Amino acid sequence: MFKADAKHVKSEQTREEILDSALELFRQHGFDATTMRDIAVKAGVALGAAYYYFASKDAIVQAYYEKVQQEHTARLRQMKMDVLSLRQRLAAVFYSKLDILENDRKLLGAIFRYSGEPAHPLSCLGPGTRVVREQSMQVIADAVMPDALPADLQQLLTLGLWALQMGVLIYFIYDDSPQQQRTRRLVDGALEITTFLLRLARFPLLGFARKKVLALLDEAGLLPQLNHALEAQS
Amino acid sequence: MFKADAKHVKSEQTREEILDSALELFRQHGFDATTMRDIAVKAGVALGAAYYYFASKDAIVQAYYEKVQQEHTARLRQMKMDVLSLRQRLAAVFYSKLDILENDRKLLGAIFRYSGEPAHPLSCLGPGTRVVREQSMQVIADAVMPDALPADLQQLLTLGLWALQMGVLIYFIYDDSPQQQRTRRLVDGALEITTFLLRLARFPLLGFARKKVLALLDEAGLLPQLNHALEAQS
DNA sequence: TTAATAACATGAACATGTTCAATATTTTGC
DNA sequence: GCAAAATATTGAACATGTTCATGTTATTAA
Repeated sequence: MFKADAKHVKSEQTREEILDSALELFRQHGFDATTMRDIAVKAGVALGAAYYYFASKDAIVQAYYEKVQQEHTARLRQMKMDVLSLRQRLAAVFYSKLDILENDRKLLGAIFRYSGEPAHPLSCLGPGTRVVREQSMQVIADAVMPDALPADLQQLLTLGLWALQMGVLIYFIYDDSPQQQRTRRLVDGALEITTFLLRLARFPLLGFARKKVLALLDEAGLLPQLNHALEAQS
Repeated sequence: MFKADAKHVKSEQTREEILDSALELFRQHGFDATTMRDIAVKAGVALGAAYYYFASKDAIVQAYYEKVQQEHTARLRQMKMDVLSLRQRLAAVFYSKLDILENDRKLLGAIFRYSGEPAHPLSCLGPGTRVVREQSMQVIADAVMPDALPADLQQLLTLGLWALQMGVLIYFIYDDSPQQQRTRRLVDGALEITTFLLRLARFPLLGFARKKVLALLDEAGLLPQLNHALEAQS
């Protein structure tokens, strides 16, 4: 058993070594300028070893993003959300994500590279990335939940905020303002409007719109595992 | 002068030959399975010639998309929009785009490949694709305009619909329902909701939200050339 | 017409992501 | 402890997008 663990640890160490070397080189010289051979040399392994642990060069960035998502989940778990308002909780979600990604905006581009190719294992909307996608939705769902909104609103809000987060990340990548302050301001403004509209959502006419939107998204198959998330409450 | 024209025509013919050959091969075997060598052979030119006319393999798809946008603009220009309602006009915009792209959904993926790389000349959100992007916005602006909505709503609606169109295209790529009926239904539903919300937009509370949203987008620098488009009216 | 310039075209060479057959190492079952 | 199986590692070979020095053809200026 010790040996099995040691083995796993060893293997994991090699993987980490490759991943860390790759990220350092990516940050230093950029993704394109870094070759797989550079990565292998820096990690002290053969070229083939890199491909034993990662299916492709892009897959390394995907692995990075999975670590980012872990970190995001972890950071929010250790925050005391119960004393915060919905808006504050959501701000925490968005801000912490930006904090984590702050120095790796260029790396992020690779995440979106296959968004238009359903069959690609790294498509950020495809089945190959389902786990990390659900995880990032869960973070949002957890921030929404304490307010005990009507179920439909909760679903809508979670999905909408997830989409907003995607958009914010794109904006973030393109944001060349110092410290990406514009992105932060965009988040602030978007959340203010979101919570404002949420207050309006009680009105009957908007309630009608809500139902319409939900029905549409449902028909389009765009709210799958959210039920799952909501069931997790009970 | 004749000679100059003939020259241009000849050059243009070679370019077309390469483009057409490429598209035929892409459709037949897929983008990845088609090599630049295949394309050159089929077009009857040397490998280098393909690169004389197109900066990269992806640039061929971009050229295709520019033709698509031309076609989209042309189709809508020759429709009699004046007898249609806003919703019908928008449906025409969305449907005709889907019609044009119907058999090339797989090709479309390449368009989004660099959406997360601001510096890439083919980034669908970057400066390198500004012309075609503005053209596609103009198509929408033209469909919105006849209703003579308040200026802020007009801007908001145009930008929102453009974003919707982007989303619809992504959904379209992933849609494996027969004839992509689901995408069509999504468009129908989205437009129904859009026009419904538009009717609500007169209410003072939503008018407040409108202002907020517009201010936010403006601060984020997300409504640049729309003013341009609106000025073109006068 | 002719020389000079620009536009077009060539294909070998290159760079690099990826594959794979071969080898080494570790774990497992006995 | 040992053979078999599973796991890990190697680096040469490959495929293909891209570059570029060189050549060819067309245009321009005189």
